[in-house]
Amino acid sequence: MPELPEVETIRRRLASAVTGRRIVGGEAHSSAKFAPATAAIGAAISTVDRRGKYLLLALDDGRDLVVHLGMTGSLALDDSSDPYVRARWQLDDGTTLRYRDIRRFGRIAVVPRGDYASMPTLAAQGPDPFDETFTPDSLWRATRRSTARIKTQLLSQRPVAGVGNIYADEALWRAGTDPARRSITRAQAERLHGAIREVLAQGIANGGTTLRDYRTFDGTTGTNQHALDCYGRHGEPCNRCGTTLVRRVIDARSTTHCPSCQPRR
DNA sequence: CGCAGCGCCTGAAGGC
DNA sequence: TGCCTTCAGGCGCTGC
Repeated sequence: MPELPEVETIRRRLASAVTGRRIVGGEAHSSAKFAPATAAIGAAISTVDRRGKYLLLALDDGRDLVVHLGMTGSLALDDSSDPYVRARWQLDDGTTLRYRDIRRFGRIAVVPRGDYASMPTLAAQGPDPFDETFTPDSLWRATRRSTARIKTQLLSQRPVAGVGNIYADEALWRAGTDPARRSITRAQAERLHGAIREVLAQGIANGGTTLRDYRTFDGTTGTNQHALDCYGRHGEPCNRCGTTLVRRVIDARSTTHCPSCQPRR
């Protein structure tokens, strides 16, 4: 479940490994989600950027190689093979960049730079959480345009890009906001804005959260799973007030919250 | 246009 | 022991 901190952790190491390299060969799984990977053959990688959970490898011919890791996707320099490798790019220094994805929820595309019509979530997503355009007011205005539950709004990527199920639970817990609310006050938006930045910055500092499949570019695990206050801790005491954390399902997403710190209404 | 529901995927874990 | 069910969940698509 790579979310922004996991993708950013991968991006930093990926950038130092592949920036400036030319893609001289490659192959991909035949499904429409991965087959476009081979369209990048022949181009060189100028930069490795990130927007929300999407990796953007800018190519020197004016296109972007877009990689979304889905639930179980990972990237590594590794030329070995196993049944879950969905794409492979040979680079001009003799190394091989490998995309592995057990459940195939990820996606690879090659598009003209900035043309994300084929990836509607990327095209419509909100500001990066560390961008100056993400402010308490921008968050509050976004939530006022929607009637969906606040957690579902965060998962939509529209108020801010990069938040998934883990960091949504963490941020809402930190802000003291009930995830099932359909609207929030200006004061709550202020707290939630700060909480989102804090939990994501902490996740990056800890190299990401490894619960099941996530691995860094080097194949190691992150350590943020040891720093979680809320996600997956249902049945355990709240780290702030001691109340037992409760699990419930919100719009088909497993959700943990503190009934005392995150009251209804 | 926004929202809600569904399907995609596969391994791990739990029940009987 | 082994089979079956449930769960994890980001995102694209569809229907209202």
